[in-house]
Amino acid sequence: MTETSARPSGRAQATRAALLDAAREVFTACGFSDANISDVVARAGASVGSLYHHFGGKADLYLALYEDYQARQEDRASAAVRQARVAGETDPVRLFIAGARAFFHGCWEERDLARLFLAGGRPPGFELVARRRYREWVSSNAALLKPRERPLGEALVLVLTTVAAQAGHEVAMQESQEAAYELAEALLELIHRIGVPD
Amino acid sequence: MTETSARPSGRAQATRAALLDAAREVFTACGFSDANISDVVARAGASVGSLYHHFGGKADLYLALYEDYQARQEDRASAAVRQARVAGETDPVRLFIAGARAFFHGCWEERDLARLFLAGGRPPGFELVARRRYREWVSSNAALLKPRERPLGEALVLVLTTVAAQAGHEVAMQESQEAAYELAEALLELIHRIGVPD
DNA sequence: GTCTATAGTAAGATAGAC
DNA sequence: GTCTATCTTACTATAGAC
Repeated sequence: MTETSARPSGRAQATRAALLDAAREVFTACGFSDANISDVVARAGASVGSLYHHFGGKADLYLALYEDYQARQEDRASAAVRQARVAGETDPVRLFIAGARAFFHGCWEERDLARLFLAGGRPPGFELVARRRYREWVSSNAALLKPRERPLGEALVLVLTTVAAQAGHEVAMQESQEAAYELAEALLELIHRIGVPD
Repeated sequence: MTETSARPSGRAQATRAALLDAAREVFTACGFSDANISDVVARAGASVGSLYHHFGGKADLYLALYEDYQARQEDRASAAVRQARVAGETDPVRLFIAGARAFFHGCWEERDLARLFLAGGRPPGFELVARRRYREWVSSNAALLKPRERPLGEALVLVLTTVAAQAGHEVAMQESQEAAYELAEALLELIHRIGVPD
């Protein structure tokens, strides 16, 4: 079977992956604006032209890292929610908490990236992408929490999403795993209290 | 009385103020990175050299706007808390809510600036300053809310501060005053629920 | 304190051979 | 798909007269 443009060769895929890996190392070490493309291609064992073949440029590379990270986080969360459902959980807030716990776990595991996206010196247009992602997250939480069925439901969804997001930031910034998990559990308990109706 | 370097002349102060006003207009219109210094000095009726005499540069001008805005917000909030105390309020959470309401009011009144600081293309080093400011806010809320006196108090302070901050962002992004105030009041009610012990 | 004119800066992006 | 070599672009920031 000959290679087609729709199915990139193994070599091309390897180059692309090497560039992403190198970008992760360089960006998480220096941040976006202080990093330069030559370091990335050097570490990837590739060339500038190759980078521009696979990606739109420096900013696009950064956004690719962001999208991949978000996809992994969403996978973790939705898998945890599914698992909780299988285990018989039906309370929306407890399902939300199961997802949030998995999300926190990912924040700590991939804290290099989480910290990168929190740090300054982001590419132009990043805030827009991040804001869109946040809105999507609010929407999917609204689907889970069914705010119509209780007063202040919309505001509650906003608050729970915000608290979870900020809690993720805090977890990623902790210095030890113990501190991170302790904080995470305290915040999850508060989320539970907030979510439980009077 | 002759002018001294410690007491800048009226002219100098006027130049400085004109530069700040012009910076506010230009930055809120284009954002930090898309704005250029020549537009600022042109609108201020000043010169590049004058700008560099009064400020360290483009980023410093932006940070000056940020500090002034934060100072006004803090003034609004602490004045509201003081007023509530004078009116006989002693419950920490209700005092916090009084401050938060004044803060939301400022977010809407000065939404041009609030949106600027939320938008992308910020100067290098801004995230650090913003993060420090946020920590200070958490601290002062901790002093107000006395978390030692209840379980999960530290996490509660974190959550209330986060919710208030994010709520401020949401308020600033609303399109109408009615929508902004409606949202603000809903979030304040939730803050009250969160803060009230079981 | 204010201004004009100058220049330094590098790093991201591109063209085109292989 | 991959690479090398070149470029160019607009600003910011500075120097120095008034």
